Amino acid sequence: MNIPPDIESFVVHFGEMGSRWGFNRTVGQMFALIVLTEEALNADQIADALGISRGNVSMGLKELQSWRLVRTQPQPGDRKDYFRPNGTVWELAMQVLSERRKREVDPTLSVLRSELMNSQDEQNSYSHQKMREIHDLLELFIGWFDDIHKMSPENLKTLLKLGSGVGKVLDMKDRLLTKN
Amino acid sequence: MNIPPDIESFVVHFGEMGSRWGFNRTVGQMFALIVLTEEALNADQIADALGISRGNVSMGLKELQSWRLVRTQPQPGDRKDYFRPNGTVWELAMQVLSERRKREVDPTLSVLRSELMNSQDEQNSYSHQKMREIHDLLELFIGWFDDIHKMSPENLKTLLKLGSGVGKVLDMKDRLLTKN
DNA sequence: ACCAATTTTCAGAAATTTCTGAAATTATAA
DNA sequence: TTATAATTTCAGAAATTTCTGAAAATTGGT
Repeated sequence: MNIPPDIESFVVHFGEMGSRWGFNRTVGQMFALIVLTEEALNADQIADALGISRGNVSMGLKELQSWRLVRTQPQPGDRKDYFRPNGTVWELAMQVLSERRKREVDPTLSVLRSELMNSQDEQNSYSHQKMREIHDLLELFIGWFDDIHKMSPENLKTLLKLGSGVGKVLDMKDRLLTKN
Repeated sequence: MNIPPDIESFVVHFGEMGSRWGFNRTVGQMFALIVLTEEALNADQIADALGISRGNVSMGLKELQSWRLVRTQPQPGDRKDYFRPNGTVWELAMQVLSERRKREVDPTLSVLRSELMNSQDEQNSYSHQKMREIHDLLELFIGWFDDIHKMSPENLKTLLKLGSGVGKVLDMKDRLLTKN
């Protein structure tokens, strides 16, 4: 490995974290390296920095592109592909969240939907009831997430800072409206 | 495998999903089975239903208990351990989220904190700046999550249904307050 | 069209994770 | 205390995932 020392520990850590975030160790390291490096990097530079094979880098970059987390940036006078993060840290985080939603939640929802369809008989069975509860919870979550996802980073940050304080604002709204 | 046919496809699916949710196939199947079954189940019943070894069930139950997703329920006249979901579907979902936060976010935040501490020199380097951005984003998220987590299911459901509509409510509050 | 540079692919090797089942441990009851 | 029932442990086997590197495919320039 030949990572700049000031980012080494984070790059290594993010690799270890990798599997928990939905990709493998080297993909995690590659992502961290690209995000923390100001200059666009080509595949050979990445392979050298992380001490992994050229083939592995190629596969990893394909993976990161399928997540829309990196993009290529042409460098004048060089025909190699150079890679950059595909957006700000905020945008990357949102991108990870929606990609994970797509991979972790959507398939389950789709199984539940068809399961709840093909079983008119057992409408009232305990298991049917529980599957409906899970289904409704996932739908609620997805609706919320899609909605939230459209907001500007600024508004979203405000909302996050507010947290459960939103409850108080809702109360206040009611009080003000009934007064008028 | 010897799963009741009306839940088989979901149990199998949740097993396949397992790794994406932070546990392995059999742990995922065990969890789905326990949640969808009305009666408390003992380890032998689980092993038989899923067609896996007794030892594997023991390890899986330990894992599910470490996530606080299942608990034992003593059955009168039987000294085996019987297992039930540790709460409602809603509570289980919240539990999964906070456990994943603990495993996926907290370690990264802690690495970032110490990284940002031990480098007064490079305060202005690009990588330092990016690490701070990531750090601040994670802190914001965690603060929000902790806050949200305290809310009652009822209020939280309302909030989720509202989605980005909260923005409008905030605007309305401002307008009402300045009018008065 | 040809050549050289670059990227991708993929079969097999290496590493990691999961699973089994028999032995060890722990708990309960007589 | 002893016998029996139940659970846990863990070494090695099996399954799965990740990685390498050489060959194949693609790209771009002349």
